[in-house]
Amino acid sequence: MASDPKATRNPMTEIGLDVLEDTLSFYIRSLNMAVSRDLDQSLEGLDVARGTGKITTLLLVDRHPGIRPSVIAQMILKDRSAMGRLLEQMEEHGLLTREVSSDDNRAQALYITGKGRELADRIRPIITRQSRDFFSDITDEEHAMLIRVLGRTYRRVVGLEPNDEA
Amino acid sequence: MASDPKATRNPMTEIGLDVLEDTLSFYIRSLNMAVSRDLDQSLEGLDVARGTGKITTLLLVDRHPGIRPSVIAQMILKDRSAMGRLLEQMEEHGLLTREVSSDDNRAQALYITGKGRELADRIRPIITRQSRDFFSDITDEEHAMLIRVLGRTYRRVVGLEPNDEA
DNA sequence: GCCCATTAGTGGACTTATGCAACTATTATT
DNA sequence: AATAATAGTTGCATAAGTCCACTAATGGGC
Repeated sequence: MASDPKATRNPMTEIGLDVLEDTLSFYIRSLNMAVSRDLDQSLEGLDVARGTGKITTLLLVDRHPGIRPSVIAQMILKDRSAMGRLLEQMEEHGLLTREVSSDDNRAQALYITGKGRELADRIRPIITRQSRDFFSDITDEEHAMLIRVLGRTYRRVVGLEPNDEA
Repeated sequence: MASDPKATRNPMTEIGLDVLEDTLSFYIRSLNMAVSRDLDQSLEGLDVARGTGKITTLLLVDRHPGIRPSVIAQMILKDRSAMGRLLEQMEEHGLLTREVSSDDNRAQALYITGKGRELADRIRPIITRQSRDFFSDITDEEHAMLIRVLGRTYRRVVGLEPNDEA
């Protein structure tokens, strides 16, 4: 490494990250920025770009007609006010409608529109493709492992405990 | 699962995530929000909390005296303007100083202050601890694997190619 | 039926982050 | 000497996230 001429080319090659080098949160946070930017580019102009939550919301509403905002909010880790603003925006774009839930007059029931469904169908392949491309240096085995482990953590964090809990 | 009484308790238990369930970027983005919030709490009041980059910057400057802003910017995935604002903030807080580089009068050389070093020493254990606690349901083997795979991707993204590249 | 705690959603204000583009100063190229 | 490239700064516009208070509706206990 010391004899590699390329090592002196990029100053970063030699730069240690201190304790961050072994800190998972660091990589999650850093890769988040990178992957989110890349995703925004892949979705450019599709009024589901920018920010977190629109994609998940669209797909959840498509797949679960009548789903309630608070349920989505929990899954995308937003508070109710942020969720409300998101829905307001998406409703303005004509992607979904908000009706009063028949079960509970406080709650809303969300339904996708034709335009929303079209968009959902359109972005599904883009999303999966983008993730695979971005993490292209990861093998299939590693990928499966990451999904399994991170998915487990996600479910725990979001309150969908796979383990014991009252 | 269908017979589990708990399944009906939390409405989310039954909710599928569509294609996101197998999409790595989704988990990275979601966990980022969760782990960042948790980290902010762990660092509350330590004027290195909130936002990305301050921690990395502090540790890099501590470990690499005279390092240049543009190098850090590349590693924390910020553009120069964002980096400048970050440094301005940290300088105001008395964590580091900015001097003109002796090599290149355009560039700056960053040095940590006594206060900065104290803070660095103080947060190092907090950061590693927080990450481990947050991902407490991950085994040591899984953790090593994640660090290895995500670290590789991080290095590629950041321009520190571990593979062939001109 | 009546109180009280809880939950769902809304709205406002505040702080931050992000992105882009223009600008100066310095260095490298040729 | 002229031109291009790089380092950093500044301003601005857009958007996100955070907090807190507020209304409306539900549910439980009495």
